[in-house]
Amino acid sequence: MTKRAGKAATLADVARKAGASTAVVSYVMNNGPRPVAPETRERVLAAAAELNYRPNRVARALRSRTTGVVGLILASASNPYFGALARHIEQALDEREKLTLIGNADYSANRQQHLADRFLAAQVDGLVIVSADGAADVAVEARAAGVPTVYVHNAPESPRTGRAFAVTADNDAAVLEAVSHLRTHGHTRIAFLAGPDDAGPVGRRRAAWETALSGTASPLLRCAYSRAAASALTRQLINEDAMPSALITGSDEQAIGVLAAAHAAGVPVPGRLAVVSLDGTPDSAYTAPALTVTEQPLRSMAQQAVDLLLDGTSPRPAAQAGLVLRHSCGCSPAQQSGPVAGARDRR
Amino acid sequence: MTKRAGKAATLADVARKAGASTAVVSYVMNNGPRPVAPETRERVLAAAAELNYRPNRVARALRSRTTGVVGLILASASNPYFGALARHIEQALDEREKLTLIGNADYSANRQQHLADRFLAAQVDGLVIVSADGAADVAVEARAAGVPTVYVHNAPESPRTGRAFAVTADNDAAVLEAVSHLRTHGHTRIAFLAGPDDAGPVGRRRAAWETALSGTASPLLRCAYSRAAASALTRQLINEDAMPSALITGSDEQAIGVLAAAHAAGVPVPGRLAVVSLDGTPDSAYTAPALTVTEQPLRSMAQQAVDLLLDGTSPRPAAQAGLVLRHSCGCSPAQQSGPVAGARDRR
DNA sequence: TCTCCCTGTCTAAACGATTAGACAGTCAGC
DNA sequence: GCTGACTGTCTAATCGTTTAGACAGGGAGA
Repeated sequence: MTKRAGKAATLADVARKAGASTAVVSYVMNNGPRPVAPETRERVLAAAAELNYRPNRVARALRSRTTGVVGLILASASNPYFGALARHIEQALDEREKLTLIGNADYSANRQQHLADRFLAAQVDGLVIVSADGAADVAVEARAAGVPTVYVHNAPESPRTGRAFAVTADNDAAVLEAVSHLRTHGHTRIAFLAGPDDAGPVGRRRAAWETALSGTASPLLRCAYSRAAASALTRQLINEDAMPSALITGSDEQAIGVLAAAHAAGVPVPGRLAVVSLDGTPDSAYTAPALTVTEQPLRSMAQQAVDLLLDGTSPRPAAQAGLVLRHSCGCSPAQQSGPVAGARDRR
Repeated sequence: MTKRAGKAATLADVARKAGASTAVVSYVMNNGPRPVAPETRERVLAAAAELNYRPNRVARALRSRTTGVVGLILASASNPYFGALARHIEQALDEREKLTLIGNADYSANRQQHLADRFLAAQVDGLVIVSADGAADVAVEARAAGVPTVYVHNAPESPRTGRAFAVTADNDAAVLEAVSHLRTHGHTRIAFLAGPDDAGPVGRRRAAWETALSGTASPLLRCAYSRAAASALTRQLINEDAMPSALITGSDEQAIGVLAAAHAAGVPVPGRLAVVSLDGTPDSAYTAPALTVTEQPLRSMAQQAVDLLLDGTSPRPAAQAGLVLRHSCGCSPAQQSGPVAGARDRR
């Protein structure tokens, strides 16, 4: 009855109260690896309940050399695309009874390295890395430490050896779909809004666009992956009267910034400017006008990454990015359903 | 040179190589608590570097009864308001050298309880709980285990005892500001879009609205905290011709849903419908039209929560929610700056 | 009756760090 | 020269689990 406040009950406390050894108590708590007589089991369970016993995962981790914790390093949690990916990864890990240690690298290779170090010191069972650019391969250390590592969204540049995988979407197919759809709307010159450099998946998207549009004098634009940067660029283009008539943005964040600036300047979308974005986050369904996007299969990518991390293999096929037609491309609102077309409540 | 792959170097390995005891190695690694001769320190450091020694935090945690890990339980990571809060909390913890274990309760009291249990088993040094409604007080267990707990955004209903704090924003002031601003635009009947019930901060906001608008026959609307729900409700109101002329939304998510549906139905905002939202997430600056909001001081709330958690007290004053004028309220685009007014790149 | 195997239990050795206690040597003050 | 205070180091206990090894008792099969 009297519960000593400062002290949590331990295995030994339970054993004492149940009149058994710590070994049997452990066998009961873990259902094994040795059998326990039903009557003893009852006594142990009763004692544990009475003492409000909660196994100390730290001690277990030390002994069994596995913590049940996975580290997740995000390029940036501010970007909803990465945020959504993180959510799905956390969920997939939770379903596998893993806890998620999260960290924000803020697009900095240094911070990414720093976080990886701290996570490895914390003895994580695995590392999931969502990086935006081809930063130095963090996984080499993880591999040296025998910690499996999976890259999501962006594969590291260095050749992988040992147990490090990457789950990426098919960027080429997404770009081709976007281009051919804009062509059905009559566009022949289609601009592309890329990131500040060509590292990472957006760089590959840009390359695919370049191939598809070669010889058409379609302009290449660049700005940081933020709404603010895209807005500023758009305002500038409008002022200089250099606005293209069709634009593919490398990320939703940029598309949303473009839309906001166009709206503020009274530039009609899609009338004067048709936009297709390549991420397809939930946000994209609620812009005005609603964005046409190629939706990245974030959930299935997350699922696959976790399978790869924990099993070394994934039973599920890689899902395809799919074109979701809304209004920013020029498709008529009438032929589409409401503003939530293509939006789902996730989780 | 030959690095044994499967095995990480331990304190004992370093001690052996340096010709010292594990105690001195520990003293060197932690700068204390006993002094070490400079020459010995050198030898130890050299050995550690050569073996690529990384202290095992799990072992340290077991012995020193502190893990350096804090658990963060989110009502929903899908909601950008909570997402932003989580980012700031993680950042504040990182600055204090703490790791963040994250979990998503998905608006379920059961899952919240489940996560708290798992985090406590993992021996977290503290718990930060961001819940949306007044669910049962999870902190009682944490307190029993001697783990400090802080609620952010929403205070638990049960009276707090022991070491459990809550950091909340001043909802009344925010609502009053929103109401009086809409009145300057000539509105007298101002609807309020609340959540499905009156639990949590949005419930308090609703109460403040009710007090301020009593006797004006301003309609109370309700829907779930999601864009989809708010969009559906808005479509319905438009179809039934029951749209109010001014609306305060309890959350940005709902406001964005309202805006999307209004845009799709051709209802002009703010012309036919003026909107003010009460969260003020970064998203709100990039809607069309840009949302006028009362901006919650998320960053300072996060900072304060972390101070409270780790120090039991916070030196910083509670920041106030501030009205950010954009266009959805009826303020003219001309008198405001671009679409990014009030938006900052965070972190 | 004598093995052999099973079941159920206990004892004790890990896991890798932290740190109190013991102790040897040095040096200052008397 | 003796005492006491430091300095620098080592030995070993400890944190709370897991689990291999030992062992007792009880059939089953010969």
